[in-house]
Amino acid sequence: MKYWLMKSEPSVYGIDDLARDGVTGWEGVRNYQARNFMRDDMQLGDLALFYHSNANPPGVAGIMRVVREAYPDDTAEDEKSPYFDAKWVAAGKPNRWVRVDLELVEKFAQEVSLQALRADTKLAGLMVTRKGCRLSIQPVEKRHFLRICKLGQTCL
DNA sequence: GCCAACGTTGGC
DNA sequence: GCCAACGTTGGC
Repeated sequence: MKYWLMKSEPSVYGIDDLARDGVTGWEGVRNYQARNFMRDDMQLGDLALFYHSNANPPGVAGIMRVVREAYPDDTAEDEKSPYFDAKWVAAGKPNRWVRVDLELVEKFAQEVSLQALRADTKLAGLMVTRKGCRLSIQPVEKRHFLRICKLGQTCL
């Protein structure tokens, strides 16, 4: 069992959208490193922190679980999608992007802000607290994951 | 809106 | 293969 952090802008898709949907396909990841984590390392049952980026304030809003392992992200081949991989498709190359399906486990009673993550000495070294870190899917150490759950006042 | 970080693209 | 230009991410 592995632990992850996954970013999404709440103005695009936030935790309340996931609460409404129950399960969602994590589409639109267009970065090789993030894709490789999904494709190679993410397994059924893994838990992930739902991180709100570009938010006021940015922070962790809850917990998700992987309910389907990596499969093709067909938004890359959909010209109507904002995630359409136009140049790649025009070149006749096969779809290179994948997504996983996630279900909501719990929305935190209290969102844990980036500021709070940085202020917690037990979270030293957490990737998302590093200045300028743009990776949208990140592995998280178990002890860090559990600590963040505690800060979010969940019973997990 | 600004800007730092950093990934991608394309000329050579 | 180098590297400058450009585009995107994301905090502030």
